[in-house]
Amino acid sequence: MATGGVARATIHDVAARAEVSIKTVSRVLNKEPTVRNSTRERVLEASRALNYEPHPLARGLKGRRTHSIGLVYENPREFSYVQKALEGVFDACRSRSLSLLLRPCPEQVPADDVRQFIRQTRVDGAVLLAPLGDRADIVEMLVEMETPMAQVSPGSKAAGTISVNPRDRRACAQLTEHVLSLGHRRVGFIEGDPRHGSSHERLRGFLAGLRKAGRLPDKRLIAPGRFTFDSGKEAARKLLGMKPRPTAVIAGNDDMAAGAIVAARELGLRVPQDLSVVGFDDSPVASHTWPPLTTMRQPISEMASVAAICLIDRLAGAQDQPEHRDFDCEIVLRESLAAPGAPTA
Amino acid sequence: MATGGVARATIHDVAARAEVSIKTVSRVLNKEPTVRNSTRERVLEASRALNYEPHPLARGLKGRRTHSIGLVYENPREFSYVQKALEGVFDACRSRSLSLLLRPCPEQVPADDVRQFIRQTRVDGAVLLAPLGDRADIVEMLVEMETPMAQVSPGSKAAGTISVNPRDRRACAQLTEHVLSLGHRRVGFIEGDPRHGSSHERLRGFLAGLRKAGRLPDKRLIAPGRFTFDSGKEAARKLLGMKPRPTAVIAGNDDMAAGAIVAARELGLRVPQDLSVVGFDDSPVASHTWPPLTTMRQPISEMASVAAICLIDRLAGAQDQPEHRDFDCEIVLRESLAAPGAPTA
DNA sequence: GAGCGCATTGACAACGTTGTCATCTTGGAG
DNA sequence: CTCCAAGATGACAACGTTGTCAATGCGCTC
Repeated sequence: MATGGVARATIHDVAARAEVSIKTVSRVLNKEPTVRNSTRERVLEASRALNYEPHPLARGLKGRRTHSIGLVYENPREFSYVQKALEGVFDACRSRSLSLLLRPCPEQVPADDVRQFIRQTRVDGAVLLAPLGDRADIVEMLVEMETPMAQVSPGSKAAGTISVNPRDRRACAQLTEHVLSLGHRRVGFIEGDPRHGSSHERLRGFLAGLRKAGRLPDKRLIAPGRFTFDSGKEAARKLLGMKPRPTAVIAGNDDMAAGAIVAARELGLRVPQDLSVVGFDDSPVASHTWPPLTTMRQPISEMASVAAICLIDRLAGAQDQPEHRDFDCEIVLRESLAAPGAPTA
Repeated sequence: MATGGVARATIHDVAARAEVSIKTVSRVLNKEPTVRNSTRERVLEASRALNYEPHPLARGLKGRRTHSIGLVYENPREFSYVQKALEGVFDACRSRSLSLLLRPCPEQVPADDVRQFIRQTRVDGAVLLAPLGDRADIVEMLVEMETPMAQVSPGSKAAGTISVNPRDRRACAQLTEHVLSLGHRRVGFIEGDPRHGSSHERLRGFLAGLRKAGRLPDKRLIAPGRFTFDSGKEAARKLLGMKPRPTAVIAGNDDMAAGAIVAARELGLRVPQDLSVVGFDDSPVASHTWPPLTTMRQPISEMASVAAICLIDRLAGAQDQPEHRDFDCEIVLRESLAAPGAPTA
């Protein structure tokens, strides 16, 4: 095929065919308004005929914009949150015709690694997935480099920085109230990774839910976790070793809830008859466990997408957009939750 | 900080500081041999002092190489295979200092979308994850565009194209033999997505395993699937509806095996006492089910990494590397498999 | 001591765009 | 009919690097 990989059309070819200057072609393709309609048409037709694609490198070189943004996140080996967020950012980038460069990081990544990523790739902006938005050193470094950024689920909202958050506290309070309303009196809670702002918010929501139902929190019923399956399993083991045993456990996310189910099984407990288990996120794992998990749906990919779009629009010069946006969660009822001591299904 | 985002050092600054021409700086940084040692040292020191990073766009523009490769894959909404492969390709790119551009595709993506991706981003080469390496239209298109590629787990190995594969058939035969050796007489099989070469290989392995044990295959014990949890659940339901019921089910991957466990549970069957379930891949889900899955470990991220490295080395001019490489799998014994009618654990 | 070849270095163009600024049109007011 | 402002277009430099090719310096041979 003539238009194959060998000789590609450049802006000069298009200009020659349309009988205009290269600058006019550039104007048309960048949608600048000062072009006569008839000229625009001619250029567009020539461009189509030659199967022209602007060279992104040349464009970025002169234009001082790479037309790409970076996505920085901790490596998703363990939890599925990242995957959904990735989808959202991807969709955003595609809808705005930007490319996306990824930088998966190990836990405790040195801020300098992120700095190097930004410098090397020269991305126009960066999206930070939790918990990286809470890393003061990383955030300060980006501010210093004047790299615009958007944070997904940071613990605190800084002025001047775009952020999106689920209403973690409210959602977890609601979830807790629902569990209590079924008659559970001893409810355990498995905390998420303490480096995530969401972990603390969800714990506060749990406590608020207890309070609202007129119950006093019992510190021994709160076990630390790290958002991973294994940490959830371990925490659940600890909680289930107590006497009297809790009749329900609320986990800070679905992966830990799945771990809790397995821990219960290993002790010979039936879910939900002997123990109710509740998660958070509504990630795929929530519908793949047995029994499937009652959980709180968090619109992760939508949030991530909104964060990226805000960032991109700001890069394009948009002024009057909200900096912080909060998203509602929605309870999803499945079989892992029932009244305490309920009969076999 | 002086070296922040505002004014970055260019090759000219380095050249001035080292008192050489920009071309010499270029030579040093590209590790060309024809530079005196003392000069090289001076340049490197100046480069370090100025915190210099070559501008990748300028480099790609003139050098006609983008120093990036594309990774094309079907969207991972469902199975975890993609995630591991991604890790491998990432590691490869990082070790060779290339950037990686991703293109997630929907099922049945038109070859033209992939073409557009290549044209737009001008990646130097592309890695195709299964089942895209089996799409004749996509492969031909890449050949036509003279874009070097590497295929991960394609159904057939084309000359001139790099590919990596697990030894699916051998592995599945071994797995089948192991199941039979425990005394199972009726063993069901859930096929993977027919668009994946691996699906057919694994089925052939299953049949080979039966044959080797002197058993005749029963077509009714083979159910179609699509590598997803839901398809596995549905296929298992079908198999478990038969009389007499199979005492073991081998699924083409772990996600389907997880679905099979849930299907069994819904029918009130205990795993492994009433039904053994076996998966393939050893993905994270395999250790998160209850009971955890016996499965066949496939070195996905290693394979993907090797594929990417071969591609990158070929781009760099390497000649004498093997085109096709096969990888061994390893059986992982967990609690989902036991002898038929075994006593409660 | 002249000449030759190789190692080392530099000057300059080129890559394919966009930004700047100048020039040319066009239409309407006076 | 002239003039002017605004609209439309083009010429050219610039972005930061690498490729090409020429120039320089150095040691060695004869």
